[in-house]
Amino acid sequence: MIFSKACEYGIRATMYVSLHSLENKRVSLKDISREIDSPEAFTAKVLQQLSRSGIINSLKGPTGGFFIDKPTMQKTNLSHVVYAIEGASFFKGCGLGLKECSEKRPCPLHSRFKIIREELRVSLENTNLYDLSLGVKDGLTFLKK
Amino acid sequence: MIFSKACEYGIRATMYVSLHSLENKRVSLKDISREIDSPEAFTAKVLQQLSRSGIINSLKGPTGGFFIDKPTMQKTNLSHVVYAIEGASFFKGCGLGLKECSEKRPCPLHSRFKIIREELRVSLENTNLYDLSLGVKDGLTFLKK
DNA sequence: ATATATTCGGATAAATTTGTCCGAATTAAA
DNA sequence: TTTAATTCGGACAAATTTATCCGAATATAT
Repeated sequence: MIFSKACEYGIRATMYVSLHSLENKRVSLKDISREIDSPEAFTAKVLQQLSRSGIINSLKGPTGGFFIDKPTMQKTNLSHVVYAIEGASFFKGCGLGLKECSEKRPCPLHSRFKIIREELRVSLENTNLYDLSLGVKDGLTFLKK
Repeated sequence: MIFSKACEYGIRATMYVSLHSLENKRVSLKDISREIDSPEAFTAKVLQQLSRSGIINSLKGPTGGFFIDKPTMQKTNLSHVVYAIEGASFFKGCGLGLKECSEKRPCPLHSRFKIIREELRVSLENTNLYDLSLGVKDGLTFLKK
């Protein structure tokens, strides 16, 4: 639930790139997809999106690959990654798909979903790539399988 | 986000059926899809699923249609509806799509998502059709557009 | 009995998401 | 300057979800 496959791969890939950028190492598409266990060509598309969005950087040619500088890692939150892949609609819209759902004209689930949605948003907005990748580096969390 | 189209229609349809079952009226597929603004044939499939799952009842023939008895309305929560349409996986699984994500081997988002997931589950489990349909009946909430 | 209004069920089609392939562009190293 | 390793970009293919169509089964009313 929650995320599309593209977004799942995108977050995992971003995490992997971040992790290695901690040590100033670039990683190739091949490395990434092998290490996060994702389809290579499809992951390439997602990485392109992230690159165009300015979330990660890329360099062509031998010794090329993907990377993120530390300042970007620190100021980039998961919300940015999700936004880049899922689009703005992820954070908006009615849980039941109504076009005119609002405070003034709420769907039956509006009040309940509002709370949860908000929490999700806040949670994504308060989680930056740097902190997340430290968790992986320290062996507290995992990216594969 | 969150729900599939099938589930959105399913919940809205169930709400509409409940609403009219409050007054012991059966409603036809045609009425339902018109009033919740959903594609008729597709909604029929979803209603069939709900009917097979025992969440709503159906009767063929003229004056037939869909309905729910009040006891069922009271003891059926949204979680049941979602479960019937999205399946068990909706309440399980890793936010990043990892197969082996667990307390012992958590993905980087595990702890954050666990909380939100749990809240969603609890919220769905504590919301029954009867209470929801009263909200619609009283004009506090809406099902269309 | 017959006609009619309905749900049921299977086949199919359209749209979207997910995934693959391949050649072009770029860059570094030999 | 050639070769090789990489990302980039477009076209395509497969899978899934969403949506439609139509005839069969069923039940009601005339």
